[in-house]
Amino acid sequence: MKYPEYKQPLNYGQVGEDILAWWKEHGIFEKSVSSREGQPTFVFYEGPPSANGAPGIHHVMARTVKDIFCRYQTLLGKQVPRKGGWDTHGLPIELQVEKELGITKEDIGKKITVEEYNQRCRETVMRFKAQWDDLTEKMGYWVDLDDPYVTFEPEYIESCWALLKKLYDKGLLYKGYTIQPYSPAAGTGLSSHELNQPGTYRDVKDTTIVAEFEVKRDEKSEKLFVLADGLPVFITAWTTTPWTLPANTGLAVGKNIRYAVVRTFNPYTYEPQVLVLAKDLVRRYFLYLDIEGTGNEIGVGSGHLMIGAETSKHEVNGSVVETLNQEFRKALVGKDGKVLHWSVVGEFTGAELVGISYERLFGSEDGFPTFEGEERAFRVIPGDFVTTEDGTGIVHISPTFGADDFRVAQQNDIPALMVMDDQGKLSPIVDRTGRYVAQMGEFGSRWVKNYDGHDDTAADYRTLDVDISVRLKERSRAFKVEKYEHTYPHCWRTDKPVLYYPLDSWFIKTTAVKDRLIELNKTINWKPESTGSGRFGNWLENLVDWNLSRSRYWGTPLPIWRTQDGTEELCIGSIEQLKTEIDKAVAAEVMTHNPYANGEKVDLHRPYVDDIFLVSPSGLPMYRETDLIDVWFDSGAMPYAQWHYPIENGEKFQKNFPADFIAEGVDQTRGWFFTLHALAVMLEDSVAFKNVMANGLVLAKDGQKMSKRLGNAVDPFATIKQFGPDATRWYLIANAPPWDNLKFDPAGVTEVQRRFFGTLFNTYSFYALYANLDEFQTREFDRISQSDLSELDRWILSKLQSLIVEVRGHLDGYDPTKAARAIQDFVTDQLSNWYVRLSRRRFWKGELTADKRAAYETLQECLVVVAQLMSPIAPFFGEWLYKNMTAQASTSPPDPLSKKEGAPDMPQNLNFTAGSPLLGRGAGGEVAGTAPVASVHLTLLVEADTARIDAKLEERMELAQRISSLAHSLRKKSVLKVRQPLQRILVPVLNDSTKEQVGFVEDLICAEINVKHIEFLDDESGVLVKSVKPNFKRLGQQYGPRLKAVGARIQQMTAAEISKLEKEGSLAVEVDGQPITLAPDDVEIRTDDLPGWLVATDGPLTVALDVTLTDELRQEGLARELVNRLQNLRKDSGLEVQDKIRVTLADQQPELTAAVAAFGDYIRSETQALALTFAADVKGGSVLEFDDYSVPVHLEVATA
RNA sequence: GGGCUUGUAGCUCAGGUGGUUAGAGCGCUACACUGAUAAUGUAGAGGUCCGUGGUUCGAGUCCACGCAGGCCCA
Repeated sequence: MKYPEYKQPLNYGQVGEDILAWWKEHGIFEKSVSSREGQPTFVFYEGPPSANGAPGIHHVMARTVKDIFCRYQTLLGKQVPRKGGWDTHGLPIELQVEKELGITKEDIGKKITVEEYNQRCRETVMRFKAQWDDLTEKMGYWVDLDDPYVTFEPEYIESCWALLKKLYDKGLLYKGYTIQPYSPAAGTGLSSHELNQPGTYRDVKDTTIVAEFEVKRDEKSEKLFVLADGLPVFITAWTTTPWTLPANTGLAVGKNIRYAVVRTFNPYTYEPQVLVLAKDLVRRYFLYLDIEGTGNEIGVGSGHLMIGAETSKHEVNGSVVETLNQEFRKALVGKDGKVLHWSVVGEFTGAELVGISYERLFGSEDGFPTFEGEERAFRVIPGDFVTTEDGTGIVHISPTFGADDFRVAQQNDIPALMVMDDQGKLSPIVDRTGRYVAQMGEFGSRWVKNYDGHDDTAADYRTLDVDISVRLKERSRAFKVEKYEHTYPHCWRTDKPVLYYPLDSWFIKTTAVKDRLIELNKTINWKPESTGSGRFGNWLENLVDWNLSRSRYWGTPLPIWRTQDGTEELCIGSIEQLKTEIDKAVAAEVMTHNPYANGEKVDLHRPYVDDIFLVSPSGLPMYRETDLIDVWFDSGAMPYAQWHYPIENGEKFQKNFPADFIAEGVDQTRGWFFTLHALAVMLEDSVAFKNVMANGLVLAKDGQKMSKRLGNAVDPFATIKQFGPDATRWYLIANAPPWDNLKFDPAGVTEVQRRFFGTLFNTYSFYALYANLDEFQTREFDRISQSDLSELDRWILSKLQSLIVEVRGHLDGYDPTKAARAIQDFVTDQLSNWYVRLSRRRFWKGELTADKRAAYETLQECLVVVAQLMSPIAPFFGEWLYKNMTAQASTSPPDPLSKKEGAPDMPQNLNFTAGSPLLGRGAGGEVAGTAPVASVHLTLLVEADTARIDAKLEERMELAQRISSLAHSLRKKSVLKVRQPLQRILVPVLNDSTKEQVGFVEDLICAEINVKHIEFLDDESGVLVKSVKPNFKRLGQQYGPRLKAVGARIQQMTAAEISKLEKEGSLAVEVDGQPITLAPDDVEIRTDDLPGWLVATDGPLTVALDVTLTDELRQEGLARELVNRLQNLRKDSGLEVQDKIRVTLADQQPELTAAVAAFGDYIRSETQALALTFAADVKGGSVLEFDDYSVPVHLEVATA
């Protein structure tokens, strides 16, 4: 059987399709898992995609990453089960359905039943499943599509319930509140979706206050008081909702913002005070007056005193200065007749203010209620949302009425101001109708906004905001009160202002395990590392409890039933338990019958679970809490729920937990990565994954985000069809590390295809062509021994072993990009462009000698190993190459030496591990009862045979490559074509080892650049001119600041000095009048000039070319020309490579005749000419064009 | 606004622990080669290494502050 030969160009898309069909036919994916039965498991978790949209090219990226490492671990012999999954719940699906039906959330349960709605969601969510499955196959992503986990299935939901119950039993699931937009007039919370309706944000004029909070004098605040000269110190904060001030429990500053301490007077009471506010905002509240117009500014009065005053503005030194008209000067004079000067007396950063305590604004001594945790309240804390855009650069915090406030308060252990309501339940100071609770002292029962329909244009109408402002002014606690126009959200149904209000929510108490989350995160190998320590680490550091509640319909329902008063509750952990509880409820006549009594299929979705009522221990009915849970819980629960654990399959779960590896987009950091981690830590006190790759985005080639709207989205199907899956995958991986964003340019895929796959294909074709001609058979044993290989063979095999080490290292370290680039460089630069190019003659010359066999075996091994190494990244082409390389071999007679089962003996000189790549007999290829299947994906990856790595050999081959390159360059400069042989090149060498190294590869160099020999020039020759270059690294460490002078001195070294330094090992010189001693290591000696020769240099290497032409050289050049022309003629005439010819030349040119006389044998052997004769007259032939003349020629195929 | 991240040739990217002349591929130009040929070789053009300060004898590399793009969070 022969190696398959192909016409160019290869259709890579077709290769993908053919291999895919072959995989399917032989169940290769299944075998890649089943053949590893009993081996260690490599656990991989598939992050479930949602099939409600078409897959994009970025999915190919993410899945390529996943696939690479799963295939790689399989090659290492591990078993890698890959269960697929689908994420099926969540808001995007609901919104999609609502859009398609033309309804809103409000209509659910009215225009459409919940049952119908959810049915619609169920259908929608799998709409693109077929497309996804198709892409999965075509891109070569191996994942089990037949038995995926689906998050809407009852078993999956049941597992989620069981996990929730575990958390509940640990006390980690609790009911609390979050701050959400709320419409008191409508009595309902509003979603962000509703808030984004047009017209909800309107301009309104509200009373705003800059309030003053009096600082308590203690150790932390002493630094303020030392500046205050006995005056009270206040921190200022601005609010557009003064009604929230009585609920204030904290003040937030920006850590890096600078704050000024200002000595001034209260504008309403004229009491002297010291205020703190952001330095950048001082000018907003204090005027700089230039009374005399001199440009000398003095701070006078507080700004708002001048409201209505007539001032004129002009510029002084680039800043606007307001000048007060004379008659208003009096207004600035206080009661005691003094001018109200102000001045900045100090400055601090926000960080320096954190921890300072202050007095409550409306305290219990004034009739306001005390509250729990009060002793922890009224502190300055850092807030990441604080700016100096408006206000004072300090933000008033009321945890019950702001989402930021709530979060930052929780992080800093600031309590919320909550009071007991009639039923003994804790409640905020505003009730659900929008009015203060009765306990609020003088403001008790007041409406916070006009929710009761008062005529707010009436003269006696006073808002709560105004009354609070008045009270603060009286108490010298208001610095500035003014009407301010701003936009504020309004309820789209009632037109009344929205409040940010605490609404019930269920939480998982992730903060209880915060330290453990952080600790275990440090054991996870993140790629890139910064995502783990930065984005994820910071997120953990600022962790708040996980809000589970969603007021939605299509999702996993919260399995908690409660009595009306909330005093009794039950968390259900299984369908079995639910049935039991229903039976109890039926017995207590809370339900009429058990809907599941007769084994009916259980659907745990709404509305069915909402119709189940349970009975409490005290006999009261219990109703399900209507919330659904966050869909992220669904996906975070997949390590457990995919096996229906903990209901069953405990062993299976244990075996597959935690994951060795997961990979998703970096946008999942706070999504899936977090929920996996959080649940694993809380449930198992373990990480959920040991290695994780967060890949970046795939952008359009101009760096823009891909979007259908812009029309720059890349269609993955078209791409794969056009370029084939391998080039697509290779490009995605090799072009940039997966964690960087990738600019997807189809031209780049073309380049990969041409340069890498094209070169590799050419190399294979070359091999196949000649191996078939020679009927070369791969032999697993009795190969040419290492010592009989040529220098070049041993070199490329050494490089190959180095490549194995390198690729394994990169893949072990989860860096596929470096692996791909290493393979690419090996194939294009080393294998194709050096090994094959220099070995070409060995393949097509003569009989199948030992040397020729060595060349075949070497190239064969390289190609097979490359097929294996590339197969995780380019699974189809790797398979294609492997099959082509081994199909022929697998038909050879059984190897008599390999008698051990499953582990053929390897010849000693090759030292392959079991599952030799040479014959396609991977371990696992032998599935019981079937013939061996030669799939590269079933083999075991070769181990590098480090004994075959020869660093010296690799080094001297690099010398050969560089010397050849320099010689080519010199030929170019001298206009001497390579076909013209030259006598010698000159290479100066400064040490024997270089001389020896180059000597080994002299033949290669001579052949490559067509010279007769290399002449080494050493010191003995006396023609070397040495120059010297300072070794700055060494000198810098030694001489530091004097380096420049020393360097200059070294560059002036004379030949005598250089030689002295070399001979004596040191040289004393003088620099700036000071003696120093130079060592040989302080300088780099090179010979980059040969007087009288044209030289080329590359670093320390220098080459000169002897361009003298003798008659003999000329004749040989002519012979080569002739060979070349004849070869062209052969090719143009359509001759086969092995055809023999007879040649007749016109006897016209004496030079040519002389050349043929001298080199006839050479010409005949090169052109496979049986005869090469001259005739006076040549008819019916072609004409060979030489440089200076034309020669008629007749060529015929020799039949005998 | 905060966190993370990226910024090097026209394009895509390399540039351990600081070392003076910053590289590769593609593309472009010229020449050569012609039994791997839609390949290959040699040479050339092409750089304020995002900016500004700082540390240092020396900064693409370290530090600070910015600018621009991206992601996540607000």
